[in-house]
Amino acid sequence: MREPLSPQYDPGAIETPLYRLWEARGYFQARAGAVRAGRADPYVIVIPPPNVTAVLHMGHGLNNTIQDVLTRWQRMRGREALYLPGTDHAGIATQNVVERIVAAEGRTRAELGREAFVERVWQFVDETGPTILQQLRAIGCSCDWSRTRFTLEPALSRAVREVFVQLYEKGLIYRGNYIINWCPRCLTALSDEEAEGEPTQGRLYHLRYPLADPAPGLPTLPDGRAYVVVATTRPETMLGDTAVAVHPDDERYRALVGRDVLLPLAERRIPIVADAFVDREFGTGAVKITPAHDPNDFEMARRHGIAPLDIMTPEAHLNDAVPEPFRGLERFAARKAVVEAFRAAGLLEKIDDHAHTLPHCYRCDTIVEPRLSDQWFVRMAPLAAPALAAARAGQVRFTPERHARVYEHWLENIRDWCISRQLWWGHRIPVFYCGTEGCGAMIVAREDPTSCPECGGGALTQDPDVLDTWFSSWLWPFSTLGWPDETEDLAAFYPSHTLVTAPEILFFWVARMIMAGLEFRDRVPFQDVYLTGTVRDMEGRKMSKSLGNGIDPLEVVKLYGADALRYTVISSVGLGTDVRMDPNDLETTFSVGRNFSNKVWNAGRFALMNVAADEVAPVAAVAPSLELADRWILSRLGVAAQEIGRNLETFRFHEAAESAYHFFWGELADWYLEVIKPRVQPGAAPVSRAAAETTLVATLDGILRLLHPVMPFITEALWQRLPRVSGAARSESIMIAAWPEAADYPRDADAEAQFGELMDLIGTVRALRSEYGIAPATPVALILSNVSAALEAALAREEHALRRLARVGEIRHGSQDGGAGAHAVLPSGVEVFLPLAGVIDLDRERERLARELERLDGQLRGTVAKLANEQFTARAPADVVAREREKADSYREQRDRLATKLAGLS
RNA sequence: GGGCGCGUAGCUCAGUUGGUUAGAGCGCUACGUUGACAUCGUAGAGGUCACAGGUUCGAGUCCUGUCGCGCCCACCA
Repeated sequence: MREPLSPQYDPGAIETPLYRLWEARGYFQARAGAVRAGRADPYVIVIPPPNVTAVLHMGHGLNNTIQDVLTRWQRMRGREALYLPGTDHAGIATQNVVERIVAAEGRTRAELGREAFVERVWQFVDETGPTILQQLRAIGCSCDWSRTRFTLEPALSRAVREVFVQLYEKGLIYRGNYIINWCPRCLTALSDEEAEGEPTQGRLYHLRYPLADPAPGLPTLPDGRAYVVVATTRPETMLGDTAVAVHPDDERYRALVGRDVLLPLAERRIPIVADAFVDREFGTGAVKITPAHDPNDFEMARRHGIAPLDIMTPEAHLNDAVPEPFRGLERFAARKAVVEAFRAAGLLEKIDDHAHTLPHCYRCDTIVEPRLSDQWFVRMAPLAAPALAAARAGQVRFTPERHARVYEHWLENIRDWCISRQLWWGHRIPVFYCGTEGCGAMIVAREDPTSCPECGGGALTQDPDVLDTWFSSWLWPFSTLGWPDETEDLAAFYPSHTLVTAPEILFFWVARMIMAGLEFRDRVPFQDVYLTGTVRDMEGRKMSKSLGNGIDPLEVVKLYGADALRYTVISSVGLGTDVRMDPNDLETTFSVGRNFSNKVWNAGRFALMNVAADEVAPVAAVAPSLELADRWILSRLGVAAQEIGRNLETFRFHEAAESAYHFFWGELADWYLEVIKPRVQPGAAPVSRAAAETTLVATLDGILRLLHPVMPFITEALWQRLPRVSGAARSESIMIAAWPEAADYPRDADAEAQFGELMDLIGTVRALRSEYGIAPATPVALILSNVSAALEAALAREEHALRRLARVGEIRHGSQDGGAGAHAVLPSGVEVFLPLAGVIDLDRERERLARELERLDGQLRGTVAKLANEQFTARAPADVVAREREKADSYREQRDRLATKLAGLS
């Protein structure tokens, strides 16, 4: 006798042991050897590496569940599946976290010094690093933990260095003095992608710049000096102005080009230049040029040979290049001070409100300050071209497709990538500078040089900067497999197949991985990119730590189990649409998954309680004795297999989940289990019972396997306990059992038609019973006419189902007997009649119906009268009249239905 | 300023190339302790598919416009 299962599914009791079992048996491990030997097709998903500091949130829950569903599915299909896990060192993010910890200890990064600080970060990472990977286990992810990688581990650092050197040697990496996005809080450069635009309500300040010499035709100040007005959103930068620009064709200013302005406060002479970049329509048509603090100004100044003047410290305070009273002021304080000074001098024309978009640091949300500095860049155009071509040639497919256009647009307008960061946590830039007097050599090398190859000197200093985090992430699909060595893993598992990630990192990561894959491996790193939606709360806000509107997946696992979480998530993910979940009502949000888990559990429990034997015959062996219901459910299982497979193939997770759900609950549990109950009771006919048991076991076996990718734990728990099928080999785990194909369960059109007709009939009788208030315990007689061939066949075989499930007693064929009763017609035309004399109190029912009819009639008459009243129709608002008409129609309909019903009872 | 997406039941959403009577879960109503499951069962109510036009034998689905919501990109200071 098998151990009894609890009537309620208790996920906590089974999940951890099962996961341990899978892991211990090595099911998660992909075998490169098998692929290399041609014995298996690989299927590879590399995880989008979460930040080492990350704690699992619903976004991960969604993405990683999808990844695991795909992995488990392909594994069952016989592919050598590799789900490669790992984490990202997340340069700025991690450094910021540790800086905060250090600050809480009352110290600063600077006080600690570089070496000690980096040591501190490592300590932190070692302590907390594995957290999120541990959490992925809790939601059932079947990652190959033996291949876990970290972007800052030595092997991956080697890949990063190799790539840097190769690109440098190809001339695709260069160092230059340009305006970059600078975060004055993190004190580092950012790439364009790391500077996130946020709509901001700002001001547009109109400032008067007096001309250095008299100029006719311009407005003048009280002291007689002529002036031009420039408009700016950042008045504090005026102290760094080195010119004023106007459009060459602007009549208003044509005479001024070549003259000088006397820059207020700084009291410097700066030229007025003509540049076609200037927009005549904006502001006054005259623009101040601050080359060191604005990328456009920088370009313009360069065109005119004007040197930049840097007026800010890295912290965005004004430096010593500005006049005394402004020195040391923080940028926004400086803004106030400058505006006040202009006002005091009568040089402030006006201040307008001005809505614009300001770039913010994606890690700390500080307003980015454009800054002129020496940085390292990757020349992107040569890398973008192949990446664009690959997508256009269909080597990479995007789902949903629309993302392909966004990807292409970005690549078409690619800009160089600033990769140096003034941080301590990350891959150190492998560039060394010779300090020998008069040498100045720059050495870029795979190995740290000990002496200068130019002059032989040994005074080498390494570039203090580190590389952008994404400079290691973009190599992830091959750096994790051992590249630059030609390892067996690399040969077996590159390229991967499906990338599942959030659309937010399309540029940061996805596009760059495609570039790197093509550049260093000559092949795109994956065929399919599936971009998920965003998990939002009920107000449509993205779930985030700062808003406190997140859902902790582990809490859901604890409450309802990993399978409930996974099923809920999978069933709510429409193709590329956002997922909405209520953080304040986990019960409702996850009820679908929880209830379904329980249903699956109990159907399994039913089977285990009722199948007497430990072993059943295979379907083929009992084929002749299969009954209608048996043939029907096996045929329907084939349909489910087909739908689930097809939907997984096209990333239609919601539909796949729903197909499985509908089959399991709506067909297997609601109908098949109910119909076979008498056949598996003690005393049932042995042949019939054997057929039912075989079918039940076969059906459960099939649907459990179909459900396994989505609900790995519960399916394994039940599948392990399923009676054996004699003569059939069974794998030791459902994880590695074969995926059911539709062809395994041939369609049986007759069985479907016949059983379908029976379901219709049962449903109709139930509806009539309910409508006439027949007590559930009271049997009714049934008179059928115009019976279809299908129904006749069904009744010949499964009449007992009709009797039991619709509580039908006597069944007669022929026309109704003329007595009182309820009447209905099936879609197939079969006429159903239930004699009600003696079943319900006819007099009372007739009275009830008559009263109801009268009431309706009264309401209808009232409404009709109202509508006949011209005063009403002419004066009442149109929508009120319309509603009244609708009411009348509805009353009429109800009345007619009641009248028919009443006539049937007479 | 460009580009994209969304608007279907009270709520959250499906609806794949246009095709019977527009579906699901939750919620709601009535009835039900039938030995798998009350995290359940049976039945039911609830929809002008945002709005206005158009194409078509036929439109939730295709086209145009309007309104509302959201996202992405962009160097108008």
